[in-house]
Parts: sequence; structure tokens; C-alpha cells
Amino acid sequence: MSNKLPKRSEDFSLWYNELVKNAQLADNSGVRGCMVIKPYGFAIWELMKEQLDKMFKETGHQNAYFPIFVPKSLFEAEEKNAEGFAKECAVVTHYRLKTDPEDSSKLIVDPDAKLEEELIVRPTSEAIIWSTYKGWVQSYRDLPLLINQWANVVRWEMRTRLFLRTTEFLWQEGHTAHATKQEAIAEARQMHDVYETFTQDWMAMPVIKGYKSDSERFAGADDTFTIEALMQDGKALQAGTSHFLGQNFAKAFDVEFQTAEGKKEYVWGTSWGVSTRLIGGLIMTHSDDEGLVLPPKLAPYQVVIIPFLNKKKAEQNEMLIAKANEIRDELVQFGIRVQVDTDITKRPGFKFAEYELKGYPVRMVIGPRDLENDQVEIARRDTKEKSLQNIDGIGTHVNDLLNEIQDSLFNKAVSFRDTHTTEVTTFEEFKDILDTKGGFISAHWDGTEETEELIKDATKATIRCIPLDAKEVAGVCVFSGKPSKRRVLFAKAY
RNA sequence: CGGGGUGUAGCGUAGCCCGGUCAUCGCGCCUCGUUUGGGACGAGGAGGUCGCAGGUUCGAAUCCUGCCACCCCGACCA
Repeated sequence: MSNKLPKRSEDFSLWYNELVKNAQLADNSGVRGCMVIKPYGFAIWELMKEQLDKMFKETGHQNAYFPIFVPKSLFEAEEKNAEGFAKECAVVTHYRLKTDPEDSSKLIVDPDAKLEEELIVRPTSEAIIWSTYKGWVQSYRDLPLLINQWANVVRWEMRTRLFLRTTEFLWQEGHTAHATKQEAIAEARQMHDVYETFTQDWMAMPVIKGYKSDSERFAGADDTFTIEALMQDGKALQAGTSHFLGQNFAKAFDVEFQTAEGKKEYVWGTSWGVSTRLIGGLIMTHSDDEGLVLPPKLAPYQVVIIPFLNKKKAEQNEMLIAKANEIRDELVQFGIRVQVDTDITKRPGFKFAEYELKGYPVRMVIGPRDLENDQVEIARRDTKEKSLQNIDGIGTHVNDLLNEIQDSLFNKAVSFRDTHTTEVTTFEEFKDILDTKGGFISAHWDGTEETEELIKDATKATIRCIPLDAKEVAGVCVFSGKPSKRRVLFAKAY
């Protein structure tokens, strides 16, 4: 664990990989593109889940669970959806192994155990869920159906990256059905807002809310709302999406209901999801050359207390540990998550580096000197500032400090995002900004897929979103020179 | 899936061209001692199917073939 991280500014990609591994968040599993999430990384995910789940329930949703396998025919039902995912599906074709007749130490797939119909390992669950909803909905009284599922999904992506794009990943997917179009759109927007609140208030990661262009829209959706975040290397990350599905899945799976007036109508749908990708976003938004920087709200431990122990001074050690525990108890009263490190085999400097690498927001050190003066040394991870604090009133102080760190991380990220968002008018400027400082580029676009494609070919930048708050201002497309009604956000993306 | 690269102890590596006391070094780990306010030092010690499977050879970490995994670039990324 004494590995030094590469510099963030020199090779962002390498820095990210090493950070994820050294901070004990996750590792490659050795199984194609799948990762092992280690306990410390998973603890962050659990904190995220806890809060998201709470927010889903506050907005009237319930959790349920659906099968991991989707029969191929079901998957085919919604054509666009099937087509959109077809290239990245894992498919179960057999159900049995047997001993290799030519080598008894080997197993082979039993050719006699071929499935009549292949099973698709869900890349997303619209198909299996809507086929189930058909049996759940008859009357307008059964609506709305507001359901969320915590699950794993599999997408056989060509290239994987820890947290950001793994073959298997964990997520939540909400799937709702409504009697009216307005209600469904309101739901999709509501969850879009929930995601914004979560990423900003909890992850301290600012996002731009917008909707996707035709080419970037979810396969099977009428509208895709997205939150787009900006990473420290100037690339954008799609952090969450909420889809208005229209009646596409209702029609594909024949989900009809009878209205109060006795008429038959198709229901209106939404789906929305965020995944373990958020952890990647969290890392790339705040961390630095010393390692992970966690916003207090999502730090498994918000404070570590390190008493300065000396193998030869048992009595002093006892006093230090007693004081450390006393402080811990006071902090716990404030709902703060605290760890006391009484490991005597590691030296202080080693521990400091270790907790910085793991992103603990606050480090508190107490030694004999401090004991005498009734104070502790407090260091905050984000700014590296150290200060001496009286033990009296320490709970209030640390509580305030954690709030300040949370706010400060968000403000710093907002300021980075703002200074890396550039309005351009010419394509020369567009390319120049992209090459020099990266980030979001706000530019006029003629609204055609052809132009979008040509810009992508020329620069690798894509339309991240059409911001919801985009002003209606006439202009000319940065590429084609044709008229444009508003600016959209371009960026290179993960 | 195309191009390039890598796989040797928990981690990082030398050796591979040119086959033969070459399994090297650092970190980590274990023991003992000295240390301890920013990643300690000394002495001793444990740990390896050289990614896997075939092949060539008297002999393979080294050469050949196949497979698997990982990294980089592209394509892909709903």
C-alpha cells in the first residue's frame, strides 16, 4: 500500500485506475470486463443506495424484483429497444455442463442441453417488466404503477473501465405506468429532478439538466432527460437518465387499461436509472494527487481519530485511547460516522497518507501534547488545512466543518464546471477549445442528425444535451451555418 | 471486433531477441530489536504450477500454435 499515485495532470486515465485500486474501492476481477467492488467501495455505494431509495419512496415508489433472464421473444417485442441493445447482449443458450468424455478433468457444455429459446441476460429490464405489467393493469384504478428495482445488468461493451463502463454493473431502474401522457412526463421530470438533487446535494457533483438529441436518445423512448456532469479532465459524464417512453412499451406488450368512461387505452410509461457509474463520477469530480476526496455525506467514515501511541508508554496510550473514544462518542451524538485508529504497528505518517488516499473528509490527531492542552489537531482532506481545536465543543465544531466541506466541494466543482463551459460561435473556436481546455462547449446547432454526426467525426465531441434552461435565441449553426433556435452543449464524453 | 502491447510471489519488475546453475530486484508480509507529531531503520525469515493448454527439443520463463485475462488506440457505448 505504499504505492504513490501517478499525477492527475499527467495521465488522468492512469491516475484514475490507480486511485480506484489503491484506495481499495474496486479491482479488475479477471472475468471479462467485470469488476470486484471491495468493501470500502461498496460502502460508498450503500450510502448512495440508502439515500436514493429514501428519495424514491418519498416520491411514492415501491421496490420490486424481476428476473435476470429475458426470453429472446420478449426482448424482440419493442423493436427499437431490441435493436439498440442487440449488439451488447450476453445470451444463455444452454442449461447444463457435463464431463468432457476426452478429458475427465474438464467440463464441456452439454450439446444436448440446448435451450429451445435463448435467454438474454438483461441489459435493462423494460421488456421483462412491461410483459409483467400487462397482467397487473386492467383499470385506471391500477394506475399509476410506481416501481423501482435494484439489480445488476449486463452489457457486453467492447471496452470497459472500472465503475464507468463495466460488463456487469449495479443500478436501480424505475419503471412506471400512467393513465395520461401528462402524468408520465411529469414523472420522468420528477425523477430527473430527484437525480439532480442527489448528485448535487449528496455527491457535491454539479450537473446540467437537459434532454437528449434524437441520436443519443434511449432506444424505445420518446424523450430522454439526462444529467450531465463534467470531470476534472474536461470530459463529460452522463450521470443519470430519465425516459419518457410514450406508449411504445404499452403497445409492444399490449398494456391497456379501461378508463372511468369505459374506454380502452394504452398506458404511458417512464423508466429512469442511475448506476455504480456514479461512483466513477464521484471520484473524477473531487479527487486529487493524494487520492480520493469524498464529500462527507457519502464518506463511509467522515472522521478518523488517530491517537499517537507509543509502545513503551502503556499508561499514556490508555489515556489517549480513552480520550479518543470519548471524542468519538460525542461525535456519534451528532450522527457523525467515526473511526478510531488504535493500530500501534503503523506509524502516524503512514496513517495520514493512508486516510488521505481513502478520502476521509476529516482527520483528527491526539497526542500527549494535545492531551495536556485539552485540544486536538484537525485536518480537512479537501484543502489540507490543519488547525488546533479545543476538545470542549468538538462535536459542534466537527459537525459544522463537515457541512462546510460538503458545500466547499460542491462550490469548487461548480466553479470548475463554469470555467470549463465555453460559448463559441465558429467551428475553429469549437475545435480550439476542445483541444486546449476541453469541457462543455455551448454552441448553436441546426438540429439535424447529419450535422451532429459530422461534428462527431471531426472532433469526437457529441451533443451531451439540450439544456432545459436553454434560452430561445436565434443564431447560426456552428458547423453548417444554418439557422438555430438555441445553443446546445457539446463535449467529449465518457 | 480491428491495430498495438502486456501477463514472472500480494503489488511493481529483471531475464525472453541469442533455449542450458536465471528464477532477479524493490515494496509489502512474518520474527526480533531500535524507533514513533507526515509514508522509519537494522538483522533474520516465509512466499513462485514464470497466465492456461498443447507442440518443438536431450533440455523451455525464453522458440511455435491455440486459448484466457489485462492495458492503450479505434470502432461501440442504448
